[in-house]
Amino acid sequence: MAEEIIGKFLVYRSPRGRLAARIVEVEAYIGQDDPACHASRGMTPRNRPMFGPPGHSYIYFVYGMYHCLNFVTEPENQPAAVLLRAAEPVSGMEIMRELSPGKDGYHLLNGPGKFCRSFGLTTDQNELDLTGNVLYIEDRNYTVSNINRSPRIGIKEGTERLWRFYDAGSPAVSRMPKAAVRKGKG
DNA sequence: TGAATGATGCGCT
DNA sequence: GCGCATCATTCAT
Repeated sequence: MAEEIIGKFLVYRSPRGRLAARIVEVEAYIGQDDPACHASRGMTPRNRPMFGPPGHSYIYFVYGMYHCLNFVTEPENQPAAVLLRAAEPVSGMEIMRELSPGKDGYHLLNGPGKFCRSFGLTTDQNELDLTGNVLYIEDRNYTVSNINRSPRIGIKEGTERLWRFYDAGSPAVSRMPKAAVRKGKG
């Protein structure tokens, strides 16, 4: 599911105007047996959206100043989500620049916290229907030629699972992998 | 080019 | 009271 989201477009009809971006980096989190998943130790008020119906947003607040956007992917009571880590701006860049002063181009959306800041997403947009008409995913038949995978970023446990997926050809990827990629990167 | 660190506030034990 | 699915800055190399 996470891999299929690479290359899709995310549209947000925000109060400020219409925003769109092409998704280039995501991570998968699956509650059962995944120590890195917020839901790994049961349901709490914060992670409750992960236990809800699929196709909805799960947004959480972290590090005292950032928000992160997830897509709930599995049936109810089967907590799992895909974290959106980075995207390339497609439309509404003026609005993104207003929300992230000093940033431009792919620097607006190249990180999970930065993405939410530039899109103006907070917990107010939690549990939205991603097949609706406010915050939704579009398939524009965009072909990604090379999808790479790596360990997930910013976690301590579960790093042995290569559940981070990214468009290897995009400059907006938040962090290029460690040693392996240095070699292949030209 | 990479490692260390401070900012900052909420969720959870 | 501690840790956190981050980021920008600073310092070392």
